[in-house]
Amino acid sequence: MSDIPKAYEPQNFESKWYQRWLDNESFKADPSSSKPAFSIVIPPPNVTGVLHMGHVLNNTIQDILARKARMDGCEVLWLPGTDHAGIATQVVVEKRLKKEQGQSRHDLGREKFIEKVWQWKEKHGGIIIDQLKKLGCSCDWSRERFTMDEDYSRMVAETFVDLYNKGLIYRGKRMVNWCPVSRTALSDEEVIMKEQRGYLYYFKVEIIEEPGTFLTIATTRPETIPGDSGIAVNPKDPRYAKYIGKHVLRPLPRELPEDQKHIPIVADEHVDFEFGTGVLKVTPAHDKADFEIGERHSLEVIEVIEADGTMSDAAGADLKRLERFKARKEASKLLEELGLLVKEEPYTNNVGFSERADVPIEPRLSEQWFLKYPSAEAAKSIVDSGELQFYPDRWTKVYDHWMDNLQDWCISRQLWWGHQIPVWYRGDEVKCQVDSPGSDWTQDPDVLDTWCSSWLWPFATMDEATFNKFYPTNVLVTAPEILFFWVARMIMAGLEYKQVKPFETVVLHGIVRDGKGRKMSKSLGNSPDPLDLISQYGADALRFGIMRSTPRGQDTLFDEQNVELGRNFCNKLWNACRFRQMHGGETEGELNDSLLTSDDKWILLKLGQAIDEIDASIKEHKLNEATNVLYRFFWSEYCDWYVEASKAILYGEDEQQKANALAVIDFILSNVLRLLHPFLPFITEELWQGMGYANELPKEQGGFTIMNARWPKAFDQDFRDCYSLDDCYLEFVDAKYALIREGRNLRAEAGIASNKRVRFVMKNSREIMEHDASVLRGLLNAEPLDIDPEFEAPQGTPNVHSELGDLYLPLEGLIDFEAEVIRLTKEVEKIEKEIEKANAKLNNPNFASKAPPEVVEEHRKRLTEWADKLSHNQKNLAAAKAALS
RNA sequence: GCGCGGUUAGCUCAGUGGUAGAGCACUACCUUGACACGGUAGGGGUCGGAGGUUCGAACCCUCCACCGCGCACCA
Repeated sequence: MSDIPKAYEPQNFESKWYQRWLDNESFKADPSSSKPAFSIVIPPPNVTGVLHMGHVLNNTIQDILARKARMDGCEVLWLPGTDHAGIATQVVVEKRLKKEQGQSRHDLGREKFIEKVWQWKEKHGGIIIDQLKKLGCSCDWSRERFTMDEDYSRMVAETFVDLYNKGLIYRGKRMVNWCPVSRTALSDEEVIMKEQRGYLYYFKVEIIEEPGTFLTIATTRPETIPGDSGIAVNPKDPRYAKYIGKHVLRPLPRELPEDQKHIPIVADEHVDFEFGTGVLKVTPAHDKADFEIGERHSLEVIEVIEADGTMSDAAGADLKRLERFKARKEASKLLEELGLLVKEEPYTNNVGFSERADVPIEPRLSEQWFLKYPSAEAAKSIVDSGELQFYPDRWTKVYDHWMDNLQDWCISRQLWWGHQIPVWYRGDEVKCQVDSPGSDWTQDPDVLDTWCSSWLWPFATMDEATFNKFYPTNVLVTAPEILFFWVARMIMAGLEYKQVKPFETVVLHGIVRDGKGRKMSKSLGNSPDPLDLISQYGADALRFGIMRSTPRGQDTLFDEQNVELGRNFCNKLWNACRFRQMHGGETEGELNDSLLTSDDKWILLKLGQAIDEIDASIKEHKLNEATNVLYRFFWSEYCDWYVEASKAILYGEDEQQKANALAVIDFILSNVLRLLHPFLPFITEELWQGMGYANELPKEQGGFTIMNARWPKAFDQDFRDCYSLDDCYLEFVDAKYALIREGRNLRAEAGIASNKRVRFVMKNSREIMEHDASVLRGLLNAEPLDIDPEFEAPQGTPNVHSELGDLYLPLEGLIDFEAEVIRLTKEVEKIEKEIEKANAKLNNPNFASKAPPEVVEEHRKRLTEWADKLSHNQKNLAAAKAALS
């Protein structure tokens, strides 16, 4: 392995291993397996989408869970696929059509247009799938599904028919959220409220029955005045109660004969008399609340805004054909001309925007299909009872709130790309069935909301055998953004159609934001291309970086430095393995308990602790915590301390000891590689194979790929007994390393370069074994290191006091006493502060009487330790001062 | 308006009652036989504010401020 590159170069092996996993169907799930099942369905990305950082986070989490489950011995299904994304995809293709051929979809016709979309899908739909492969995702690609697949589509239609027959689907003319750009209805969830700066227009209207008496009305939408069919006041409002039943003259359209512009003043509780003037204009055709008022008082519905957001003929000659916002300005001008405009006041209000098109939605009366949610009660209680668990748990509350306020779901969309509604018409006859009743029947032109197909995803993607083995899935990993859109609806669909929850747990992770906390978006240009990052740093580095910086359930502030950190980690791992290889010898020799050094036991114990912590973190879905433990164990504990300490043996003479040290190293590394594999699939496979750890294992337990290697087990008592892994070794070695740190500090304070060998003397208070002495010698870069319990140091010799004894740095006349005095003074001050703190507590009689005895004892112990240190340092300080004078 | 998160070192974040932590960044030294994508040592925090509970609060309670998000909404 000596001619392998010094630095980690992931491009040399990532695609190689991925291809090998594919060739050997390592990701393929076998429904007939006797192993316990573990399954995940991917949140299907938009078929025309490209990979962004959010996908990286989402899919890395899923891959970690899938790979971990394989190593736990599960039969794993990670089912991939894509979503047809109705509006988004249709818009993309429409734009392209316009650009390339100057045509609209209407020019082409429905059939031809849909053909175009399919062509687009065939050409671009695979992009994101390939990108997921680059990331290392271990999906069962043989089961890749698309929401417009034939069998999937059939199930969508069958579901519609079933819900229709159950009376849960109905058609009705209702106020819906209308997107004038996409020209389709939207569900409430697709509307985003945004603050908008505008004006509150105050205008007056004359009361017909009392000429000369005017009422002033405040509105943000003067352009809808031609659509007003009433004026509402609160019946309890003393200012206006007397006018109820009378009429006012609606000022617009101007040209309409006056008698056609008389509209009634009605009494309605909805009116808030605190707001504006307490007089409300009622536009039943263009406002949800107004529509309801209109229904209560049988007001006329006058449509003044068309589907495309322009004003209709009914808006009058002045406004018709004007775009709605131009019409607003125009209307205010007209009011002014009529002498009716009282004032315009700047005003900020919330306006619903279309999520996709990012334009204000228009409340609009139209004929749509609605769904009353099925199994809603059960869906709520299954989460409340904890039978279906959200991580983090706080989302349960958000879910509950939504479930408690369910509104019927508007499921029809005036689009062409999607599942066409399986309802057929012939004259007045209506039939709801999957297949056409005959050639003289015409199908409803609308398609279903995309979510009305993807809510079936967890089971509609599975054939019978797959379903029997893998449903319900174990975990769904997604972002809280689609908790209502998708998660809640899947729960309802699963319960309604399979009588079983679709997943055991839902992991809700945050959004990936840029360094300034902004959401990453194409328009801001603040989203790095994950593929660039992969080619620059490697997929493993990207995965590790993003996982390490993602707190559970909180947003991730993405910084490329995190990826660099991942790359550096991989490089460290790479070189740690190179180091092992350089020393040759037998791979994974037997551990010999009689030869284990204190350092060996220490690192084994630390490994055991790390395994426990990692298992616990993964169980709680705190993957960043698991990543941090791996980082700490491998880098700080293994590389910084154990490997450095083991050099005392590896560069020594004792061949038996050497072989044993290598066995320990192999033991640790083979565990580390397995623990890291779910996070870093590529480099761990490369090293697993390269180090020869695969060699003697059965094929299905890591012999062929680390993917199937056994996940490291927490150490049991037998293991600990077998190698005498007593916790006292942790304490001893910790003390040894603490001493080394202090000794190095002495060197640094004395200005001795770390590569310069220098004499240390250890005046030991405990027995120091030859091995421990050589570790001290090595890590202190001491030459020589004298061990002498009787050592009498010349006055003022810098030294540190430790559990194992005192360590002197005799400088033979070169001591900088002035620096020593400064160092020791600082040290003494620090210690005095600590003693003060401990004393303050212990001297408080309440502390002694009320605190638990072990805490009091602990403080006493602490105090003696500090006092011991203090006297030692004071002695040294006095000596240094004496030498100075 | 209601609800949920957050506020700890320059930055990103751990830390649920008992000695304030990590990584990055920073400073100094070091190309020593795995790794400069590295090593060693070091500096740096009145834990958002104010009260309260407690022997003891970053942690528990109350109120407030600011940031983010969700829901609702008065035209």
